[in-house]
Amino acid sequence: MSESSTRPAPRVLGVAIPSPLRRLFDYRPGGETPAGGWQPGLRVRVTFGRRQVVGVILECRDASALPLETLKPVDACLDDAPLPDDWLWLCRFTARYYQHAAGDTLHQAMPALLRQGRSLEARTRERWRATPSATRESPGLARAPRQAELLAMLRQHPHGLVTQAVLAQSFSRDQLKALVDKGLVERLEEPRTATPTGQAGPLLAEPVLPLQREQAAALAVLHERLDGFHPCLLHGVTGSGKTEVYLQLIEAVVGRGHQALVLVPEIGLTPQTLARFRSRFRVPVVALHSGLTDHERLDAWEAAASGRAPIVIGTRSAIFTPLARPGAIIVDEEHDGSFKQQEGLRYHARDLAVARAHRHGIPLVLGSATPSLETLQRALAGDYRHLRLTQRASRHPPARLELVDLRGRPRRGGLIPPVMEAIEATLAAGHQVLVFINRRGFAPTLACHACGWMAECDHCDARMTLHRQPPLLACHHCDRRRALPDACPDCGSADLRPLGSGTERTEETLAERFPETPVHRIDRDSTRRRDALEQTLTEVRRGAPCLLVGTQMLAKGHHLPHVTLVVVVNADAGLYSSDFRALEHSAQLLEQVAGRAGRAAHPGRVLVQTLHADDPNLRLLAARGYDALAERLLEERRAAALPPFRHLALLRLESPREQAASELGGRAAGALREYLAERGLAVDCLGPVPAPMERRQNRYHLQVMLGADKRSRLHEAGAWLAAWLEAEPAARRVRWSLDIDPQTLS
DNA sequence: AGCACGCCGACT
DNA sequence: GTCGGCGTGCTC
Repeated sequence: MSESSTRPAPRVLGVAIPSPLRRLFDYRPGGETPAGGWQPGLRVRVTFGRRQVVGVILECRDASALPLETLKPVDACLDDAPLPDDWLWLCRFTARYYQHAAGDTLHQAMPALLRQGRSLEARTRERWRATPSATRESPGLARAPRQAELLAMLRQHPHGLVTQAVLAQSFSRDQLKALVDKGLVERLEEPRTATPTGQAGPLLAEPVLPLQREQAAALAVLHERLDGFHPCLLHGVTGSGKTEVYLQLIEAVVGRGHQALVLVPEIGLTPQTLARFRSRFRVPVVALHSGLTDHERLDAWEAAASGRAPIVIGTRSAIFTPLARPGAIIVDEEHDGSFKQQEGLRYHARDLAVARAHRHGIPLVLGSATPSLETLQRALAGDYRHLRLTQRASRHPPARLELVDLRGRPRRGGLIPPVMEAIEATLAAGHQVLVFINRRGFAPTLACHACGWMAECDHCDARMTLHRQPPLLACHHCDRRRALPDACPDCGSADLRPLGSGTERTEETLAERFPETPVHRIDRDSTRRRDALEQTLTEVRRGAPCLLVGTQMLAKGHHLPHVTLVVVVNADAGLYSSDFRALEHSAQLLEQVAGRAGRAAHPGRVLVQTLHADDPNLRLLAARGYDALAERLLEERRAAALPPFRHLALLRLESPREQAASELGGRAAGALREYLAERGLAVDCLGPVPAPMERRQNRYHLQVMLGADKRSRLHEAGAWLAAWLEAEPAARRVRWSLDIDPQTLS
């Protein structure tokens, strides 16, 4: 601020505009000069083309490639002070690393209200007050008892209550809105005064849990390394107490007056997880979840940026939360696929966490029972400290996978007789059974027994899934739905039968076979209603014998202490896939599923049905666990020159017209090869080749793969390719994106 | 990406 | 006669 008087006023502002264009746009300073002078990080409202947009100043210069008099002045500066420095750095790093337009990156990383130009300083907060006309017996509330209660509560507070106070009494926003609509309550907006943290006295609200020897050792290592960039892999089997290590690390970080940022997978931010964090600490835990309103999100952002929020926990996008006093970053289940954004700005939150921790010079903890091969390799190479937790709190060794050969055995609902018997015995012993099946719906497809016809989607190269509730054919790759045909469209035969099993069919079979036992199905279809999953799980945790049938949703995180038998209906999906990561992901999933078994008093069994019981990888996983398989896979990756021993980037092209995509792909790849040869740049360029499942939603998908053993070379090639495409007129008629470090090749 | 301009088809 | 389809061009 003191330099503001000495900082010379720039003549040109390089502004990042929310658009896919990978360049800055130059404007002249205009409107009122901000108190601290023009500087990078200030948001400005500018006229861009014919519309008004919110941009961010990234450069202050005295010259432009364009004549100064042709530049438009900015219409207004929207901030008193620049947006947080660490946040700006991260956005610019992200844009550069992922070859994405800076303006779009900044835009996506900003809370919605900041994108819309709302001022950070003049934030308001809502207050709700009963109107004078609202009397005891207000009409229209006779059949709305909760609204009547809410109104009664508000009437006791003549100045009204803030939203948070209302919600804390478990009233809802909808109930407030209903009362406002009836004219019984009014909504007031008042300036927000920062609530001071004012935390004095003990940090902990409850005592820490006693640690096992390995946990204590890991924590001791972390405690010694609170200063400086210290990346480490907390490699702990399911149930070994990683969370308790996180909690005690956070205690140390917050105790020194710093902030901790915790990233969890998409489905990991459950009320249970949050409750565990919130009940431990006396300081606020800010959770960034999808249920927040725009106002709440901005508040959380501001609280983190100002340092008032000591603990921030959130999913992928939470990596873009600014921190005033960063002290540690924790990424739980670091191998989880949801950390990678799969469209638009294709960033990986775990990788950005590494970059960010490095930049801040703070410790980074990547936690997993089944670390990604990328992270594991770095730990084995000594780049990351490798902290292992091998002991489970329950003292039972992790359940081993028992392979069950499917060949030549009759299946009902996907399950063969010996497995059915094991389920029966488990239920008879008063325990619970989890049946894991990787396909939702009734059956993967509908087939004609007379001619072999199968129901296919008109818009995708895929079979349509048969559903029973409601009965229809649905494509899981687009939103196409069709009524069930009465007869085969090819030969007219009426002998149409479901082929294979999905969750609905297995549920039905089990319900028939075990009529006395409740069967809970858990998949995207059954849990569409909010809280449906939590309700079912609460019921299951009561412990009565039951059957759980579900997809991946069930595999991760949830504590199911009464499950002692886990059945995997088919383990073969990832075994012979063209995607080089399929086996890694499959093994992670199997290990996670197995981790659901026998967490309480009883040891568990995991039965894995497979048509490939002799497969060496599957046998290694069953006999010696994920770590052993992961080491073998790493050797294979090294030999095949694949990640993490080589760096990849994927140019994805898609168009309704196949020719447009393949022509552009061919010309882009050709131009790139020429450039690589000219520069003598050691980068491979493969393709264009059709993507797996070339036609999706009636669009053709192609890809060009780049590979390099040095990141800098890959980066140079990618940057050149993006620039070439942006300058290419034909590229405007084809949707394209550059995926750096692609997670899947499909 | 937006958003305009512009040039051809089926409607009141 | 015009409403509207999406090709093409531009954004400091």
